Amino acid sequence: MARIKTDNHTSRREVIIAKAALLFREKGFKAASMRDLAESVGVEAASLYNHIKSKTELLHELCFGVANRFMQKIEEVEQEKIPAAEKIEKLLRFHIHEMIHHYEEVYVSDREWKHLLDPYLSNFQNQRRIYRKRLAAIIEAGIRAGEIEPIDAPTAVLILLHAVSGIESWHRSRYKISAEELENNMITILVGGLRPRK
Amino acid sequence: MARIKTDNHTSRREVIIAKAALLFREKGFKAASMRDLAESVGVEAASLYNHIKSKTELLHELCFGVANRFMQKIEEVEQEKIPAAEKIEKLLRFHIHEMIHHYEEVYVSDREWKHLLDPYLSNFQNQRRIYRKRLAAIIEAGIRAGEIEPIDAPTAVLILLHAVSGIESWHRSRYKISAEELENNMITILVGGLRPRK
DNA sequence: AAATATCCCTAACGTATGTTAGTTTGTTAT
DNA sequence: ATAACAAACTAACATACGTTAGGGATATTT
Repeated sequence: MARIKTDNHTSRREVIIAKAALLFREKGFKAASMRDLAESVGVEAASLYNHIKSKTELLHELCFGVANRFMQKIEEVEQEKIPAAEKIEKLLRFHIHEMIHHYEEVYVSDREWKHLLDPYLSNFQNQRRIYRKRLAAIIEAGIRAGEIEPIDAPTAVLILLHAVSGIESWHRSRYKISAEELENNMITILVGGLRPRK
Repeated sequence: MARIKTDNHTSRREVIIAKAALLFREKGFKAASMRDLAESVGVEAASLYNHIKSKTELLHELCFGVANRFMQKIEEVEQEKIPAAEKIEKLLRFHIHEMIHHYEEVYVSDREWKHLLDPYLSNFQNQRRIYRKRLAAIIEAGIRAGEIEPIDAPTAVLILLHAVSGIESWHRSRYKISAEELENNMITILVGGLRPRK
């Protein structure tokens, strides 16, 4: 009888969630079936329900896991006593790191949250809106301090966040530059784009 | 009996495709059902098949329609005798325009192409790869000419393209700045980010 | 070794989906 | 008015999906 393999520090539930992230990323939430997931875990579909409540619960877990990490980070950075431009760079680097090293979950959280169901859906959307507002606030502080070119802050936020999610293409591409190079190139272009013109 | 309304210059087929774009954008290709589409067109699901061959065909039509427009534009711009940096700006403005004014189709083409079936899927992926290579080539020419900061060109491409698709958030948001402002802000940040540092 | 709890299996359910067949209604041309 | 064509309808199909029920196997605890 097939059993889900785990080392002693990850529960079977976590194994399932991790595999779900992979599957949801490559097929999309709707197109990925529980039978697909079961196969990739090495078990029958019905068996999954000993560890999880529903397919949607997997999506919750992924989306809010990621969202919480970002929320925690921005709270941490907001309280540091450094120039706003540095806060932005710090957060940008965090986004890049997350996108590189927790690719599957971050990607799924970014693209598939639409399929959350409604108490969770609005909750997630709210969190996102708030996060972006806080990012914009830092940028506006940077503009007032003359560290950042005077532009529309929400637009800047939208560019930054979406630019980072371009790392998806890097993952998919065959001829990769190193992760460090990637990070530095992104920082150069994005932070450079924010810097004030003389 | 319900009939699909058309002015005399758009076929019923085109009406269906346009509604499909809307639906695929807001629900995703897999989650949008033919019955949903039928309802939004004002007709029974089976009736759609008098005008189209399959659900996937709708996706083809949308994806390749968009891809062809971009291909045509890059060929046009490549042959102009202007500095590389200007070519990039021109293409960037085209991307922004398309994303603003043909939002639904461009968005769908960008996010849902995964669900194309295989002769078309690889075809589409190839076109995309080629397009990006050509964009990268222009950037590299700009770097050699000293008009652009020396950075990894493929990374720059990935940032530019994904940043533009951030316009999605602009569409979704309630407090919109004007389309012109949006465009100029994006150009400021992105073109500014490419400009060489002194 | 026995008892209990955990995990997995087979079977099946109800529902939703894309699509086809065949028929009827509406429009256009003779 | 009537024939011919286009476009809609109803009914139904096969399939795929998420999920539940109930029983058997494996591991864990006593």
